[in-house]
Order: sequence, then structure tokens, then C-alpha cells
Amino acid sequence: MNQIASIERRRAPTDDRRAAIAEAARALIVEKGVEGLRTRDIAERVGINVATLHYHVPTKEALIELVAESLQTQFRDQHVTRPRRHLDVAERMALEFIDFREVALERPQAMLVFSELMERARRDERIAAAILPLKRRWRQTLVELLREGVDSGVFRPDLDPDAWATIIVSSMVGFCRSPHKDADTYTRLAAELQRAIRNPNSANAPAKD
Amino acid sequence: MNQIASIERRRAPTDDRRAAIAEAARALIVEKGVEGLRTRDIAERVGINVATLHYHVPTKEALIELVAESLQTQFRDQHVTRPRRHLDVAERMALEFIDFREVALERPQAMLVFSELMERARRDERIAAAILPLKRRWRQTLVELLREGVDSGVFRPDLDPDAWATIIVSSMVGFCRSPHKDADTYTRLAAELQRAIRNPNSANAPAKD
Amino acid sequence: MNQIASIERRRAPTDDRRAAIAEAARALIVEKGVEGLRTRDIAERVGINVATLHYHVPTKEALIELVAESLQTQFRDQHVTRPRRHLDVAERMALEFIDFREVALERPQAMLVFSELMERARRDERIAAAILPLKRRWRQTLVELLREGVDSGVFRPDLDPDAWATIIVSSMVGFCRSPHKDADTYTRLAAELQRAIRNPNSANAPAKD
Amino acid sequence: MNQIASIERRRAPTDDRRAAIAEAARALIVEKGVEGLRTRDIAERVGINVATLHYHVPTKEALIELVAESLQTQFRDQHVTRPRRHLDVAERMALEFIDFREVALERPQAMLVFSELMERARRDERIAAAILPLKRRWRQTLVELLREGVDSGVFRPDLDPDAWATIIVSSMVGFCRSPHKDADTYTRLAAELQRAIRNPNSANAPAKD
DNA sequence: CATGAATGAGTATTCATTCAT
DNA sequence: AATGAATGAATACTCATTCAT
Repeated sequence: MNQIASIERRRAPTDDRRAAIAEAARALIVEKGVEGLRTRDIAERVGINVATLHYHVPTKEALIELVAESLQTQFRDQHVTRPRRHLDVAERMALEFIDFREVALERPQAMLVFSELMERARRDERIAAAILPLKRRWRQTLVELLREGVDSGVFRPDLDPDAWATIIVSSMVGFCRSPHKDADTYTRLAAELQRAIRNPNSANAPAKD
Repeated sequence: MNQIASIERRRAPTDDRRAAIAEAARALIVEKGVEGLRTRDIAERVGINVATLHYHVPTKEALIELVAESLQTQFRDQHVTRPRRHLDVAERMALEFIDFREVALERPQAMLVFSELMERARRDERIAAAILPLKRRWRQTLVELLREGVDSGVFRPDLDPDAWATIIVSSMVGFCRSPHKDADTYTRLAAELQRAIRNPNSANAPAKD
Repeated sequence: MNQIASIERRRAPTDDRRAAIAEAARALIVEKGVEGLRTRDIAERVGINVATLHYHVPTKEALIELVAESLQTQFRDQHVTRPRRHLDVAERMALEFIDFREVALERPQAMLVFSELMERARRDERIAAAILPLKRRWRQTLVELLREGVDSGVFRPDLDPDAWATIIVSSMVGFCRSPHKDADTYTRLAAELQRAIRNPNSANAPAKD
Repeated sequence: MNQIASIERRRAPTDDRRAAIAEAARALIVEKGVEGLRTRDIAERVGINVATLHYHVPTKEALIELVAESLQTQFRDQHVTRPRRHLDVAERMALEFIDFREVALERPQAMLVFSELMERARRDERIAAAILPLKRRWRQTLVELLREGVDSGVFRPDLDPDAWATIIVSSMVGFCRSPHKDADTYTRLAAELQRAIRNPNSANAPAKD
């Protein structure tokens, strides 16, 4: 009847369900936090029975991992859409802030979920396993960018890439957690951070080359 | 740690009991998070019956408020011990970082508890009422210090005090949340932040170039 | 009594379960009163887990309402089984006493439960909402019957329908509450009440003197 | 110092406390019912510690008995104040209704407490032992009065004294339990009851001898 | 007599998970 | 794949009662 011969016909329904479950779980985490997350609420939001939920995602632990994976996928996809290899360091750093603005202001949900899971990761190593790589990758990107910028003289020569990766990541997360997440506040925050790492003596600053 | 004189465990004055309860609750929040906090566990750690716990602290809500108060007291006391009115802006900012180093490295418990409560504050207005004033006071201290420094030329004239208060607070919290909380990392972080806000053209600043 | 087919105790349809729960609750109210009613006891008597009880009837409040409904249904059904529209006033009043004899003597449980709930209704408006309509309907039936009887000359012309509704209802309830609930006592009580309202000068009345 | 040489100097303080406790307990029973009665609430109302309450009244059971005794004393005192031996039957019956009017309308508290305890008496034999004699005495007074009235021709010759004692007591209790306890309703109720038992053929009715 | 502190035995309710259909 | 019913283990909170002072 509706046996369309699409390639992923067989696994699609299950994957759709899992995606819907992840989506509902994320929304509920935003509303009530991980500790307020109830399997019954998720099932209800998806429109299925709790037992059915457990058929697709056997335990609550697996559910949290599913949410972590969904974040991973989202962030990876987002990063991929903007090819950046041909840009220079300052431009790429600027892109990081633009990327983050999008996450923080237009889809604040994702960052809140990420933040919640990070908090849990400290105590739950399964969540840690699913979510920490994400953070490490983000941090690593920044460290490398900063190091490259220092080497090329675009960023301050005495700048400590590790410390600044911490400062930037923390500030971004701190911004997302703050109650006043408006565009203007973000703009000023991003501007301050970029100004602080820039090499004041660099030729790039006022005029390029 | 909880080896209080075992013989005369009973009949402790209420204030002592409440202090012991707050202490136990803080330790358990560090171990299991606010959501993993169980009245039974606290009672057990204090060495009293659950009913006795409820005698001293009627509800879990009141318990969280008690923890918040204990943080408040601790932070206030700490701030008071170092008189700072006669110091100049740079010295006072330096003292903030020294204060924080103590909190972050020597009593990391407090910051983790603070961080947990902040997370809960977003959804629980009673926790918010108990913990947010603490954060606001800290942030305000920084904003004023930064503004004063800008005005007196010690800090960069184009520095945005609000944005930098966010950066500093976020970095401190981010440091406490990170898994590698060693003294060296903190020192580098603090140094970078202080260097970033300093006015490079100030007379006080060390000669550059 | 609670020897329901023991083999297929599980998987009963919800309505059956709710009926069984109402039944068990009523029996326990008779034994221990509403204040001695424990969810665990009910579950045990029905042969289910306490959690299962809460699956079918979410709160104790809902449980009391369920009991009230079950009384309502029982009384309504009973009243319906005896068509009485074609009877005259005296016959219908007599039927009321016959109906009540059945309730009071053959199923004394129901009246005790009713009495218990009435007592609680004074302080608990949710119980009141569930049980008072039942009492009002009963009382109203009597008031109308009495009024009709007065108008048609079957009952004493100087009889106050409201006062007598109170007397009759109170006497019936009082009888059920008394420790000696035998048929003879009831018969004499009902006879006295009917004689007291009858018009001694009515043509229908047996010749007097 | 205040060792006044009054006769009951020694026992007075304790008895006063017990009286105050009984008083507070009765007020609380009216407010919340026996099932809502809490030792702590009583202690608080009396202005003493719970432990002190238990010093004066060792258990909750003893407390209920104390309340029952206090009712007993009150009702006995009240009955004694009106000497009635020299009155005729009709006058004495009228006095019963007047007595009850006072209890029901001016001190409704007592009847509600009595009603509550009667309800408990069915299941708690210690309460029964304390409260049932009270009811029996009341009922017995009525039975004897009715019998005497029948014998002397003042009440209907075919009247069943037992049944009518039930009717009268039930109606009085029913009145107290009803939500509309106004004087007019009581007057009509009492009038109907008295009219119903009066001998219509008695010489006393219209003109006395 | 009085009390602050302590406690055992409850008490309704919650929740992830399981199972028969 | 889906579901209604069922459940064990928890969980915060209550209350009459006790005890040391």
C-alpha cells in the first residue's frame, strides 16, 4: 500500500519516533530541567503511550544519551554549513561569534539543554561520554584559532590560548544562562571579547596591510 | 568530617543543628546535585532521624533556603575580613581575584553549590529569591569597580563595565565547573582577565614595548 | 466477599477495578470510618498494589468522590426499580419507608457510609459537593410528598412539610446509627412516623373512636 | 508568696490546666473534627508545650475521654439548674425542648462535639464508655416522660415511647447537624414534635381541666 | 511543672519500568 | 509497534509520644 521503495523505508518510522522523542525531551528539559523530566510527559507530548516510549528508548539513561546525540548532530550540521577554511583567522573567529549568536538568540533551547547536560555530566559519566566531546571540540576549535592568531600576529602576542578559550566559552555559556538574553547585550559582549584578544599593534587592526 | 563527638550526639541546640544540616546538605549537593538531594541522606549524615531533620527545617524548600543563607553568610564574612576601602581600584580588583582564588581552590564546595542553586533558580523562584541577591551583589561590586577604574584611567577607556562583569563572573564560574581546577590554571586565567581590562596607556601600567 | 476469581486477578478493565475499589473503600469506611481509611488497606483488600490503586483513582479525594458516586448510583437505581407515578400520596410515602427499610436493614453498609460522608461534608467542600445533592434530593422528595399530601387532605392540614422532612430523614439516619437495628424497631418507628403525619379526619384514614 | 490557704489550693492549677485543655480540644473538634484534632494544636491554643500537654493528659485517648467528661459535666449541670419534679408531664416535656433549644442555638459547640464523639463511639469503645451513658440518660428521660404522658392521657394512647424517643433525639441531633440552625426552624420543629405526641382527645389540649 | 529536641511508625503520592495482549 | 494495567522502590512529610534537663 504505502510501501514506497525509498532507500530508508525500513528504518524510517522508528527513527522518526526517536527524533520526535528527542525533540519532546529537549523541549521539556528547557521547561522543567533534566530533574523535572518525566517519561510520561515526553510520551504525552509525542502522542504515544509510556510503554511505547520505552519500546523505542529502553531507559531514561538512554533517553538522555539520545538528547545528547541530537545536540551533537545539530551543532555539527550547523558548523558544516559555513565553510571556513579559506578565511583568515580574524574572520574565522568572528564567524564563531556569529555562529554562537545564532544559537544563543535564535535557538536558545539548544544551549539551555546543553548547559543542563553539562551540569549532569559532572556526576553521570554516561552523560559525560555523550556530551563532553561536544564541549571539547568547541573548546579545541577556539584554542587552535587563538594559537594561530597569536602566531600570525593578529591576536595579542602575550595571550594564553587556553585561558582565553575558557574565557570565551564561559562567557558564551554565562550569557545563555543569564536572564537577559537580548541581541544588544550579546553584541557588546562579543565585541569586548574580540577587542580584548586583538593585537593592538597589529597592522590588521585599523587598516589591513 | 562527620565524626562529631559521638557520645553527646543528642540535645544539640537548634542553631548548631541547623548549621550541621546546612553543612551536610552542601556536601550532598556537591556529591549528587540538588536534584539528588534526599532528606534521609542529610539526616543520616548529620546523625539524626528524618523527623528530627524536619523538626529543625520543616520543608525541603526551607532546606534549600538554609543552604543559600549559609552561602551568603560565608561569602559575606570572607569579604569583610579583608578591609579594602583604603586601596586603589587596581588593588581592589586584584583582591577580588585573590578572594575568588581562595573560594575556588581552597573551598571549591561552596562554588559548586552556588552554581547548582543558580541553575535551579531559573525555574524555582524561591531558590531564586534566596540566591540571586548573592549573585547580583557580586556582579554589582565588579561593575562599580570597573566603572571606577575606567573613570580614573586605570582600566581601558572603551571598556564596557557590564559586559566585563559578565565575562569575569562567567569565567570564574566556568573555572569552578571545569574538571581541572588547579592553581596554575587559575593564575593564568586571572592574569589574562586583569591584563585585558588594564589601560595600556595608563601611567600605572608597566612599561610596554 | 473479596474472593474474586483469584486466578485472573490481573488485567481487569478499569471500570471493574474502580467498582471493586469503591466496594472495598465502602467496607473499610464502615469498619474504620473515613478518617481511618487508608489507601494501602483498600489496595490490599482489592488485591492490587497501592500504586495500581493510584493508577485507577489518582488521589484520596478522588476516592471519596468515587464512593459518593457509587452511593448515588445505588440509591438512584433502587428508586427507579419501583415505579411509583401511578400511586397515590399515602402509598408513595409508604413506599419511601419500604425503600428505606431495605437500605437500613438489608444493606446497612450504604447508610453508614452515607452518614460518614455527611459528617465529613461539613468541613470538606469536595465531599460536600459529591454527597449533599444526594441528601437534598431525598429531602426534596419527602417535602414534595408531604406538601402534596397536605394539599390533598391525606396528611394533617397543619403539618409543616419542611419540619417533617427533617424529622423523617433524621429518624431514618438516627435509626441506622443506633446499635439495635432490628426489623421490629424499624417497623414501629416507621409506623409511628406515618401515623403522626396522617390526617385523622381524612376519609382514607381508618375509622377512629 | 501566693500560697493562699484556699481549700482546693493544691489541685487547682492542674485542674485548671485540664479544663483549659478540654476547652481548647472542644473548640478544635468543632473546627476540624475529631480526625483533624492534633495534640500540637491544642497545646498551642492553651499556650503550653506539647510535652506539657502530655504531662497533664498522657495520651490522645485520655484526651478524648476528658472531652467526653467535660460534656457530661456540662449537660448534668444544665439539667440540674432547672428543678422540674413539681411540674406536670407536658410542662416537663416542654422544658426538654427549651433546654435543647439553648444547647442547640446558644451553645451549638457542645452538640457538635457530642455528635462527633457519638460517631467515634461506634468504633472506639473507650469513647463509647465515656459518651454513651450521656446519650442513654437523655433517651431514658424522654422514654419515661413519654410513658408517663401516655399513662396519664396527656400523650396519644397508641404512642410507642421507644420509637418516639428515637424520633425526638434523632430530630434534635439532625437539627444540630443541619447547616441552617436558626431559631425559627427549631421552633417549628419542636412545635411539630410536641403536636404529634399530644393526645388530641385529651382534656388538657385546648383547656386545662 | 515545663520544655526543646528527638523519634518510630506511618501516609499519600510519584515514577521508571514491565508485561500480557 | 503499540497500549492499558500493574508494580517496587522511593520520597517528603506528619504525628503522638518520649526523654533529658
